[in-house]
Amino acid sequence: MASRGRPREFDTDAALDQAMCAFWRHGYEGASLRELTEAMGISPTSLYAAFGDKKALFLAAVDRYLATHGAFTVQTLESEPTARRAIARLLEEASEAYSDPSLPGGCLVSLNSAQCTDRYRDIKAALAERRAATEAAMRDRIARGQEAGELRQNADPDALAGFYAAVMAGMSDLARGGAGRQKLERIAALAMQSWPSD
Amino acid sequence: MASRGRPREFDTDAALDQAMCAFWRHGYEGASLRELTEAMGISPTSLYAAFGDKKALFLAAVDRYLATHGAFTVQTLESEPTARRAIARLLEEASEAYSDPSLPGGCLVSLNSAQCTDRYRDIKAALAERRAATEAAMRDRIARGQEAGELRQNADPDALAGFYAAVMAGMSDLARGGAGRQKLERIAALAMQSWPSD
DNA sequence: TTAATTGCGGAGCACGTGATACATAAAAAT
DNA sequence: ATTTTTATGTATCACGTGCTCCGCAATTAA
Repeated sequence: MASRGRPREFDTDAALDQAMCAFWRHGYEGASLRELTEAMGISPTSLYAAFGDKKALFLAAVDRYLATHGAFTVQTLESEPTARRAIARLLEEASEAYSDPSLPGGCLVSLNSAQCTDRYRDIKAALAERRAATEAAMRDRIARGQEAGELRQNADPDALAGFYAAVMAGMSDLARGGAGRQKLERIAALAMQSWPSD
Repeated sequence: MASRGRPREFDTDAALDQAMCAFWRHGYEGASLRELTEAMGISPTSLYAAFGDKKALFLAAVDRYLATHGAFTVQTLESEPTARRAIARLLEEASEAYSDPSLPGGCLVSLNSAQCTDRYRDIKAALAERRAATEAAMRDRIARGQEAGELRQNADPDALAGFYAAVMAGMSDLARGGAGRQKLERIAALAMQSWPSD
């Protein structure tokens, strides 16, 4: 490659990670340029040159989140043999991830989806898209299990996916309010009681 | 009474209702003084004279909300004969209230609890308090039902209250994202499948 | 009628926001 | 060596924020 001008003095990915944490902790509007630049260890000029503007930086941070801390959703859905076990482990993984004491609580996407003001509709829309994708993945996994004969025929994969999406959103919300892993795991266990028997 | 000086030219309660709607729609930080004063139809001076500052106005709006749109929680818990029916109707009422098209979606307390930045910890604390009170009311109602022999002895009222609190938070979150009454009712119905049988 | 008290509207304050202009530094290309 | 290209740091910009000062209006008390 050997780009032309003066090379960057900071690691783009590392800076993005720091920005992700700031957005995770304070939300899109709550994370000020000052907080972002201090966390990333660079000046506003460098930030704008490398990432565009605050909005683009946020969207990049969301993608980064989905590829790291938020990747367990898709992974879990694909790595379990039955739909029931997939959803159950999804909730267990969420209990652990959302309550990790070394990280901001809850889910970045879910939180910002609720936090973000109507003033930034494009961001809200982008977040709603990611969230809908997760719910769709859950629905598809459940429908696949139903086709395999795991669920009774009159079960409704769409309704089930909506329910477990709501539970996960609620877990994220409570985690942000300080709920610990044990509390989240109890919620997850109870939610699995709603799984259609037979 | 006949107060001394010049009388108010606006209705305090009506103005508070408008402020409540603005906070409900845009959140504490998202509702600017400009939006508030325009919605209330008064000048900043009148607002500060009548309510103190933005923080006090918000807390008054929250109390107003709990006494009106949010009153169904406590009322429902007390007006049903069994714990199970109380929780079931609580979720049904929430489905209707959270998706009312003529109002901002979701629950004011739950939303602001997630929206509000760490910058305003006192407000977060006040909201967490109200939210904890609702969860405690649910736990007490369930425990009362258990003492009356409605639930089996090894059921855990605390865990159940936490679960249904999470479901309601998730419903509020999804409602804000545009989920309609039907979707919320399906979530509510599925959540009741987790109620301990016998 | 006069004084005292309270509410009102407009102008404006200090401050923090997202974003940028400018001069300089460091690398590759010629 | 010189030019070109890109990155960096400082010092800001215009704007929106929560909030208040001040002069005036409307009411009661004396």
